Parts: sequence; C-alpha cells; structure tokens
Amino acid sequence: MTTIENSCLVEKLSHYISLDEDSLGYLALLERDEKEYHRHSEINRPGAKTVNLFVVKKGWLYSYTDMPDGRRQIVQIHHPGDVVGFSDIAFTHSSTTLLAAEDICLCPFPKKHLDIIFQNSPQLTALLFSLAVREHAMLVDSIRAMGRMDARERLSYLFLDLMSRLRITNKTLTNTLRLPLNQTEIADCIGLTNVYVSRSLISLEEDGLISRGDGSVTILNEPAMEKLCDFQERYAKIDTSWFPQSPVVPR
Amino acid sequence: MTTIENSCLVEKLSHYISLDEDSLGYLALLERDEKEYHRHSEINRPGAKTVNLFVVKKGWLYSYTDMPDGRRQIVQIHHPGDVVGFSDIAFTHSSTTLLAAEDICLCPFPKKHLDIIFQNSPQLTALLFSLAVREHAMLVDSIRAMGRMDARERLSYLFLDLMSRLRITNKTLTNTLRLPLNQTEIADCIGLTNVYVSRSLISLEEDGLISRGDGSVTILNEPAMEKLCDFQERYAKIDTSWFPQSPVVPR
DNA sequence: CGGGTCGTTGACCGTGATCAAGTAACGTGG
DNA sequence: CCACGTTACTTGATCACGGTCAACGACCCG
Repeated sequence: MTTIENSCLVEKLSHYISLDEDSLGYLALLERDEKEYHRHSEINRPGAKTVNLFVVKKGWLYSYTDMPDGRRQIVQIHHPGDVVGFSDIAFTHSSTTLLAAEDICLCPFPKKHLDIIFQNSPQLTALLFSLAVREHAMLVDSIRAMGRMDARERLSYLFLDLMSRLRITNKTLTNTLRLPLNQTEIADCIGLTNVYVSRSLISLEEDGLISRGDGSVTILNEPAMEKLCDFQERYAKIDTSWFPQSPVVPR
Repeated sequence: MTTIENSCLVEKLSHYISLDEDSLGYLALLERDEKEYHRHSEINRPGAKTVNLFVVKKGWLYSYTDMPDGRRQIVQIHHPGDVVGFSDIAFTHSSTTLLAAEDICLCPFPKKHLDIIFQNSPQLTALLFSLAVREHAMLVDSIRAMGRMDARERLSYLFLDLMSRLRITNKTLTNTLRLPLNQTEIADCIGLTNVYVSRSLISLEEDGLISRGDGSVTILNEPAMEKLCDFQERYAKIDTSWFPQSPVVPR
C-alpha cells in the first residue's frame, strides 16, 4: 500500500504543479496495489490485452519491439515515477513488450479507473494529458537522434536525456548516472550494435567526455556533450497556464 | 466557418465513436476559424510561443527539427482531420518547425479552449486523449523503422503507414497514394539522403513492389511490402471501452 | 572448476553517404 | 518562340561509418 508520503508519482507530479486534496486522493487510487518483478522478467507482451497501466515505484524497465528476424528496438526507458502504458490506452492490445531492466516494483491500475479521474478532476486530467504529451516530445527527440545522428552523438544524447529525466525527481543527482543496462541494451535503444557501442564509448572516453565505472557513466564535460548532439532540456517545466479550474500555482 | 457537415475532424473522430450533440458543439468550436497557407510556408517555428493548436482542413503539412549543421529530420506528417500540436500542449514554446508540404488550410484554435472540453465533456476528453496517444504509437513505429530497418524497408513502411492513415477517412482510397513530397523530404522523413531514396525507389520498382507516376506511388504488392517491413495496421480501431459517461457505441 | 554473461578487439565487408555531373520538366521574361 | 533559371530526379565514382563474425579475457556464481 502506497501512502502519499512515499509516492514517487506524487513527487514527480508535484514538481510541476501543486496538487489539491482531491487530486492526491485520486492519485493514491492509482498507486494502491503494487507488484515486484525480477530483472529481465516480462511484464507485458505484444498481443496481450491492455487492461492495466503501471506507475513505476522502483527500478528501471523498458518497452521494446521486435522484428521477425530478431532485430530489436528499445523504444522507451521508464523510471520511478513514470506512468507506463500511455501508448496502449488507445488500443485493446499491446504492441510492445515490457521488460524489467533490473529488479523493479510497479503499481498496476486498471485503465478503467482513468474515467473516474476524467469525470471528476479536470485538473488532474490535464496533468495526465500533459505527461502523455511530454512523452510525445521525448519520442520526437528520439526520432531525431535515430534519424540524423551518428553513433557518438546518439550515445551523448541518450546519456543527457536520461540524466535530465532523472534530475526531475532527484535534485541531488550529480554528473554520475547509474546505468542498469548492458551494451546490447544500449545498442537496442539507439539503433546500433553492441560492438559499436563498445567502440563509441571508448572513443567518448578517450576524448574526455565521459568516464565509466561499474555500471555507471560519469559526464565529464556536459557542455561539450550538449553541443555535440544539440541537446536541449525540455522536461523540467510544463505549461500549466491553460489548465482548467482552480488557480494552479507552479512550485 | 466550418459546419458539422464539412468538418474532417468530425469525420475522423466519428470513425471511432458516435458523437453526441454536446461533443459536436465543442468540436465546432475547434474549427471555427480557418486560414490558408501556401506550399512551403512556415506555420510555426521553434521557440515561438505555442498558443494555438491546429485542425488540418486541407492539404499535407509536416513538422521537422534541424541540427545546427543543417541536417533535418521530419518527425510527423499531418493529414486533413489531424490535430496538430499535441506535442506542444505541455510546453510554453514549440520545439519543431511546422511547414506546409503543399497549399493547405488550417483551423487554428487556442490551447486555452481545451479546458472547456476538459471541464464539460469527459467523453470528448477521453477521445482527444486517445488521439494524442495514438500519435504516440505512430511515433513508436517510426522509431522502430529508423532504428532497425534498412532503406527499402523504411520506404515500404512509410508508404504503408501513409496509406493506412489516409484510409481511415477515405474509404475509397485505392492502392495509389498521392505523395506531395519530393525525394529530399521523403529522405528527411526516414533518415536517408535524397540520392539513396532515389536508388531505393528504383529498386522497389524493379522488384515489382511499387510503381510511380507523377507525384504518386502505387502499391503493387501490398502483402509482400507488409512482410518486408513487418507492417501492422494499428490505426483503424481504438479502444473506447474504458471511456467515461454515456454508453458509447462504436460505429 | 565449469558455465554464463559481459565487454573488448581484430579483420573484413556492405549499406548508404558524399560529391559531382547530367537530364528533364517547368515557368518566366524577352 | 527561344533563352534562361529553378527544381526534381537520376547516375556514377568513391569512401566511411557501422555491421558482422569470431575470438579472447574478465568476472561472477554455482
């Protein structure tokens, strides 16, 4: 059972707006149950009926799609506080596989519960809408990276993107990024092979842009990396000015 | 001034659910104004404040992003009946450029008007939400194509994707696709160069998969192309079962 | 000790980029 | 009616980024 105090969803959302009592109550509804999954266990597979969304409580997971011949593309990485499954709301059946990158804990909630929010809390609806649409922007950035960046640029983009997303909830985050993904998984994120990821990482390291240690990456020269892949932070602020109802004061 | 009869947004949405009088009224609000743009004119540029969304009334347009050195990635193609600008709802400033691929007509409406819908029509809210999230699924497919497909596969994917989207509103559509994009624009869609697009198109043509005529492409062997890029239709149906309020009967 | 996962390295190759030239269609103005 | 510029597409030659395949070493855990 999740309480308001230890809800990372509340923590993530309240970074954007101050939530009223009502909204908090509805959010608690979303995080009522929880379930643990071990590393590399499948949470959802394509073709399964999509009855649940998930709030991530602990650990990283990712969604990917396969080609028939085994090529794999990791489409999104999900962190604590993320809502997973927006892309399946509109469809009866899931199209991606959801996999635990490490040992994780999720709070499942039935898609059907969304209607309670839609009917009773326009403010929270608008916020959920914004979150879904923020993911949209992240996917667009990802398309840009895959379409027009070379290997080193894509890696830089990936790291900066992960950093900036983690910084939203974790202000104390330094320049070191815990990365619970092996090089094959990294390759599947950015459309490369594990071999070339290895080579490119070494190259970035030789140029003094990053350094690596046991399961983590340290950004040594963030401005240079931002310039390398033309990175722009987008996730810190969302526009709440058009939100319905009660005066909304961003924190 | 748009009437219900000639609204392509209503046409598009009513493909998914039957709309009640209220919803129709709110939709009309979205399509009240209209504005024409000439081919290759900019509707929106990155950094501009995002006050308006647009409903596409006539013609194709696309959003793209630049790299500082001039590399360009077209991120989305928008057709009549699409709502453009979901990705910018969450942010105060736009991050992509919106460009008319041909002479077009748009219905702008202020983002602020969304709150009226959010407050008064949970059903329409859910539908808009689903539309936004359907775009999400399209972007995911696009990432898959860019990350893991070769040139011929990407082209096949692009054509099939466009076909299936256009078929939603245009049931009479045959296997011929009007394509108001030059090869440089096609290249920018799928992360190639104009030169290689030309070569790959010729290759697909030689294999009897497509044929080309003045500004259009004909799919000669759709099953083979679907197999080539593992294409799956996703846009025809959306899941309305969880929608709030009145009994919703899909047509 | 044995097996598994993971990262690194080397040799080789192919897809697709780059650069440049050539052609065709079109509209414009003289 | 032709000269001209522009845009779009094609073609050829060359090259490089990143893929493929294979081997090897480090590490972990049973």
